[in-house]
Parts: sequence; C-alpha cells; structure tokens
Amino acid sequence: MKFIVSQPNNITIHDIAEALQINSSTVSRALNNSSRVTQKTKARVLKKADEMGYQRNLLASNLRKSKTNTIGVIVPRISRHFFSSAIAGIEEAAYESGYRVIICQSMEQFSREKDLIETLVANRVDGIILSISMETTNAKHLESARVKGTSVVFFDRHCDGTNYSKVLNDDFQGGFDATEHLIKQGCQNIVHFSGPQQLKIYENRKKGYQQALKKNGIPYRSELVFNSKLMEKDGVENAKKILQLPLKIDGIFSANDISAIAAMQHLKKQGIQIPKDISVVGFSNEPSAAVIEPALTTLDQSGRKIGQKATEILFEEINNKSVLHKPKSIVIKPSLLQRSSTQRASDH
Amino acid sequence: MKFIVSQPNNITIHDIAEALQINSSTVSRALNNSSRVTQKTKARVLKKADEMGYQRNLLASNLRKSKTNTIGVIVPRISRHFFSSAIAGIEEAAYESGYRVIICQSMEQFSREKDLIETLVANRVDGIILSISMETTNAKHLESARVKGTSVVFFDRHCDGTNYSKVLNDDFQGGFDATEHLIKQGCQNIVHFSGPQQLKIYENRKKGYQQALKKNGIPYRSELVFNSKLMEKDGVENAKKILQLPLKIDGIFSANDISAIAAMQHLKKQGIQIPKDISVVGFSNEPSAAVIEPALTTLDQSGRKIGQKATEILFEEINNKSVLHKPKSIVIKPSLLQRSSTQRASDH
DNA sequence: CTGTTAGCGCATTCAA
DNA sequence: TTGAATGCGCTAACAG
Repeated sequence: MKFIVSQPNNITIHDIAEALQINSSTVSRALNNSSRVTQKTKARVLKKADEMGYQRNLLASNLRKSKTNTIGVIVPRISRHFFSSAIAGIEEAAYESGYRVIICQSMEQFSREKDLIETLVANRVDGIILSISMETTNAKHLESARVKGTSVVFFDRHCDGTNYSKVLNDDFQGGFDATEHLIKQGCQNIVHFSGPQQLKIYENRKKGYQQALKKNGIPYRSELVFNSKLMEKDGVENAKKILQLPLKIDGIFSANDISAIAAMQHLKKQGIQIPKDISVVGFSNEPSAAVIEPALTTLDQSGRKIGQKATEILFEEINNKSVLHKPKSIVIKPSLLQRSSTQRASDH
Repeated sequence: MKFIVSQPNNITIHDIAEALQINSSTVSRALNNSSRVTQKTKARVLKKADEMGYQRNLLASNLRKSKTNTIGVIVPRISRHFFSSAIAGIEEAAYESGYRVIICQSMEQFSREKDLIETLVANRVDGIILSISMETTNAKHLESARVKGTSVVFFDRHCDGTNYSKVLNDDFQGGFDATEHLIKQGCQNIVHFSGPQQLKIYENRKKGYQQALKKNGIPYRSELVFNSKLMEKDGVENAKKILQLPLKIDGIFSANDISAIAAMQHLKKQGIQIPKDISVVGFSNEPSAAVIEPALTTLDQSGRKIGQKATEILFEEINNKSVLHKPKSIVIKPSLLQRSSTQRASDH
C-alpha cells in the first residue's frame, strides 16, 4: 500500500478569476454573495470554486476587514461545571449573532491569563469575556485590550473598581439565603466552606453568611470557616477539620462545590456516615453534587443565563464603541433549588 | 463622572520606524529578535514599541508566514470530564512546543463539527485533533482539511477505515476486563449500559462485554443491554428498565458515566436503595462517579495521557508533511481502579 | 454589473 | 547591519 502525500492546494480568488477569465474582485463579490453580481456569474464562480477546492483564507479576509467576528472567552478551568455551562450560554448567544467563540482556560494562573489576553488581542478578537483566575488581583493586565479598544466584559469572578461591565451572581444574597435556609431548619453550628480569599465572590458569600448569623443572633466563629484553593485535597482537609471540631455541627454552607464534593467523598472513604441531620447547602450547578449525601439544596447560579447576558452586553459595547457608554453591572440572584427528594433533615 | 472613550491605537511597525527614522523591516527584525540587527537598535526599537503601546497583529504575521502556530481541538462537549482532561493534556504538550490551542465543541452535532473543521481550516490552523460527535459516521467532512494539507489526528471517538492517525483506548479490552472483574466477584446477571451505537468505542466495549461472558460460560442476553444517547434522561430510563427486569441483577458494567450517574441518582430520588451486593464498574474518569453508590471501580481512561500522545503525533505529522508517512494507530489500555474503599460486595 | 487600483500589517528577498 | 521593494489573500473605493 502506498501513501500518497497530496500537495496542499492553495487556490485563491485569483486562480478562480483566471480560470473564468474575469476579475478577482468579481469573484470576491460572488463568494460574499454581494448583490452587485449577476446571478449567472455568481453561479459560475461558486461552481468553479467548488471544483477547484477553493477555501477562503480568513486570515487575509479578517486582516483586510480588521474584524474577525470572533470573541474570546477566558475561564479558570473548563472542567468546572459552572464555567462550561456559562460557555454554552456564550456560544449560543454568539452563534445567534454570527460570531465565533475561542475558548481559553487560565488554569487559575495569572501569568497564563495575561498571556491569553495578549494573544487574543494580537489575533484581533472583537471582544473578550473573562472570569479571572484566583491569582488575579487587579485589571492591569487588561491594558493590552484597552489599548486596542477591545471590549471586555467580566462574569462571575471579577475585579473590583474597574470600568468594565460585569455580569455577576448576587453572592452576598446567595450566601445569606443559604445560611438562613439552614438556620430556619434549626441549624445553629454552621460550618462554612469558603474559597480563595482574593476573590470577591467568596468574600461576598462569606459576608452573606455572617450577616445571616448576625440577623438570627448566632455568634460568628472564625474556627467554623474553612478556606480552599478549589482543589480536591482542600476538600479533604476540610473534612478532616470538621472531624476535629470540639462541637457538633449541624449544617454546612459550601461556597464551592469542589470542597463539598471532595469532603463528602473523603468522609465516605473513611467509612464515616454523615449524620442525616446535617444539612448542606452549596453554591453549585454540578449535577453530581446532587448525588452527595446528605446534600440537597443548591444555589443555582445559572451559568447559561449569565453567559448569555455577558455576551449580549459585550455585543452592545462592540457595536457602540464610538459612543460614550457607562459600564454596566448586572447582578443575577441565584435561587435555592431542592435537587433531591430524599428524606431530609428539614422533614423531621 | 465622565467616561472617555479612548480611541484604539493602531500602531504598526511603520509608525515605530518613522518615530525612530529607520526602516520598518529593521523594526520587524528587531521585534522578531533577529540576529541581523544591532543590539543597540534592537533595544531602541523595543523601548519605542513599548512606549507607543505597539501590539503585533498576528493576522498579518500569520498571513505572511502562512503558519499560525495554532492547533484546533474539537470535542463533543468540554463539560465531560474525559474530554476536559484530554484537553489539559493537549494544551500541556502544545505549550511545550510553542503552540496555541483553540478549543471547540461540536455539541454532539455533525453539522457543527463540519462547520468547525471548515472554520479552523479557514483560519489556517496547523493541525486538528478530533473526537467525533455521536452523529458522525464517516470522515468525509475532513475533506476540507485534507485539501489544505492540514494534519488531523483522532482520539478516543474515531472513524474506522480512514487514513488518519488515532490515539485510542483499548475499548474491547476495557469492556472485557470490567466484565470479567464482575464475574470474578460472582456476578452472573450483569447489565450493560452502552452508548450511541454509531460510535465504534461503544461497539467495542460491548464486544468486550460479550466476549467476557462467553469465555466464562454466561449466556449473552440482549435484554440486559441498554443504549443511551449520553443524556441524563437516558440514564433515568436505564434505571427504570432495570427495575422492570424479571430477574435479579447483581452487576452493572457501564460504558459511559452519564448513564451510570443519572441512573443512580434516579434510584436514590425514588428512595430505592440499591442492594449493597450489586457491583458497578464503569468507563469513567469523572471524579464524582466515585460518589455514586454502590459504584466503586472505574476504568481509568487517562484523558491527559491520550491528549498528550495525540498532540505528539500531530506535531510529527505537521513537521513531516512533505515526507511519506503511514498513519499511526496507538492504543492505550485503561486500567481498573478501585476508587472507593467503602466495604464492597467483593469483600463479603 | 464589472474592472482597476490600492492597501490591511507584516516578513522576507535582494541590494547596498 | 540596514533599506527598498514585494506580496501573503483578500475587500473596498472608485471608475466605467
């Protein structure tokens, strides 16, 4: 058997033009379905292009038009359910508007995030949708985008005090609701799994937790609050810390699902049955979170909706670049969802 | 407060050249760290470029070089753990070789997959790594890549009988091992959750299941095999079917984790305790799968490793495009992993 | 409706 | 070592 290496064809509009004995701009117009070409020549061009195996070179086209019809999305990790569902929402909204989406992950590293922004700008994307890494503390690395006039919209994880639009969860309210939900079930000793403290979203969720305790006359105890770097091992650590607490806890409010799931898994591995009367409420869209025992209630962040909204705002800004505009800040309230109908603490 | 819309700068190498009273080609050389420029002018150029806020236009650069240093990856859905870990492996290997990665999802639709391939080719990526959608039955839509000489490598979900390199799981062996593992524990009535029947990987996993039964003298019963379109509702259907079976099952081999997790969730919601003496083995890297009860054993597909390997092969082909090469086919054996130390059927 | 001309921003060849 | 000239492939302005 022989393996023939076929030489790549490099058919351009000029080749088509020559074959048809017409001008390349006519070919270009035909291929772009311009109204200023006869149906007849249009048909001839399309036929010939197909025959010759012509494939448009978008590098050249985009360079000429200085428009790529592409937006970039940067998230910490695509494997996290919230982010992949947000991306689904972004792609849906972008597709409707005839845009392509380039998905990138910073892997929670600031240096990678900065690098990605520069690459996206260098590739002249029309806009960027961004949820920052846990190492990112300010928006200075967006300078390269600002310089080029590339619109940027934050979602979920954002930088404070910047002139960029944002689409956010109501983290404070979510934390408050989750905690009060537990309190209303009779919980008094509520553990809080927080996240990386640099990120505003975890700060705000924690503030909601504190406020709910305060309102209900329960003292805040810092020893019941555990941080996390969103790795599985942090969840395991949290589980161990719970076991060592000198008091009996009756509720957990987890601001991130990684900690909650990993903690539950660890306890299970240890053969420790989590008492049925401990309630867990978590910020989570992860479907598998519903499997963890004894979790039941999640704060649905509706990644899809947030992604769509962020995309809409980005397009507004792209299309009004020359006009003065005030950065928007949209806050979406997460809703408490009962995701499991198992008999729960709340039922007894 | 006023919002100033800063005009985008469009500094090019010519602007830098003019400011420095030198030629733009010298600027180009300096920016590309060419050895044919004085250290001194190089320094001057870099300084001025920085001052003026110059940002390279990769569209122009890539067009000129007809090389993008970018590879495209198409997967059905980034939210599936196997694929996101494969992507992590791909990005790692690509980054080492100085390549960028464009991540795309076909959403399991053939039309989108075809469209993505054309867009990637139109953007002149240097190569494509692909795991096909469940609707894809052949490789004809790769014609646009072949025509342009764009290398393509399959991983995991592939098309049979094509001249493209592939990196695959040993699906037959995995299915065989999983089933035999169950048989050795004493299971006789083993249910099999399969996947979309168009995909070779599920066909091969099922063949492994059948072979293991045959070898151990257990008759194959088609009523114990359930297909799935990898949606949660299919898993729920599977659970319902299990409940209606006229015989008591004692083992499940799941070729996809979506079915397994959704089925377990459904049973739990119904308040049905899955007998402790049912063993479950699944093709899955999904960490949360370890939480499902009574699942414990998974066939680790090592997405990361597969992704890395696919990338290595792609680079080989990119770098040897002019040379004859035979498509490679690499098969990686998945290993049975005990992912939970809970007391299991196998222990009693 | 079609052709001519020019140029997007860059890298590279050839001269000097 | 630097400059001048060319063209990657395409689209858009202008002319006819």
